Amino acid sequence: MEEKEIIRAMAALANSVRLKVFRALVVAGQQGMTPGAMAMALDIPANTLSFHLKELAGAGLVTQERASRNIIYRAAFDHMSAVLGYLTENCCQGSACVVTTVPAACDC
Amino acid sequence: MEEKEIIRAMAALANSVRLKVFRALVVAGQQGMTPGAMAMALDIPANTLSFHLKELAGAGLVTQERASRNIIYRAAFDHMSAVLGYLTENCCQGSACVVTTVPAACDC
DNA sequence: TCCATATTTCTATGATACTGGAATCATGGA
DNA sequence: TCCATGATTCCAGTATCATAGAAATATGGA
Repeated sequence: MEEKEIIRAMAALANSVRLKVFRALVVAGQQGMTPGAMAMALDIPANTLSFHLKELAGAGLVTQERASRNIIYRAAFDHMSAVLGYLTENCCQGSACVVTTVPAACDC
Repeated sequence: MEEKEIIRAMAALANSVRLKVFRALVVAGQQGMTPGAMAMALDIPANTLSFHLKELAGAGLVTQERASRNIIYRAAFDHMSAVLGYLTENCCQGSACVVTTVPAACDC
């Protein structure tokens, strides 16, 4: 995993709209959500939401799949997990840490 | 943990200099590093580094302690852990996830 | 007290990002 | 084909952030 990728992911989550959207998708899980549903639930203008979804997708934090007239967005748990792992890599000069494992991968 | 705090932490890590600094502090562990050592190791002008350290400290990601003429910076593992946990809270509509635990707290 | 070193603050400039109105594109049904 | 709905792109104004030179502040030793 490269630094640029990590920065992209962090920057993506460093915004109120995107953080809310991402968390909503995390909660939604495998089922995902459409932009329409998100715009409704979070009270965000459609174009603004679209801008942020593009940002999240570019960062690899969400995936999209067309389903007829709708597009379903889902949180990309595996990518998220890889990003978080990067932050504590080689922790404490390689000594055994209390918690060394990487978190939050989800297969639901 | 509030949204503002998370955003602050994410924004702090969404920068090349700060990400490098934070990772260096993660590797350094309990021992920490001084700005001088970081400036040297990462080849960053002292004032620029100071600006970014302030940002990281404001985000709660690093702590500082004066030791004579130097100031020792350390990664704030507990805060980091809390931030990461927020991202996957209430994951997948509360169903049991493959990995539900929160990561990367370190007691070294 | 005076000096050297470590670190931070001040400041200006340039770059990048957020927002939402209007227009556009895509899909499926009548 | 035509229309309605879902979603994205275009655009412009505004705000926020990154960088580094120069100056200022702390600390400890001579």
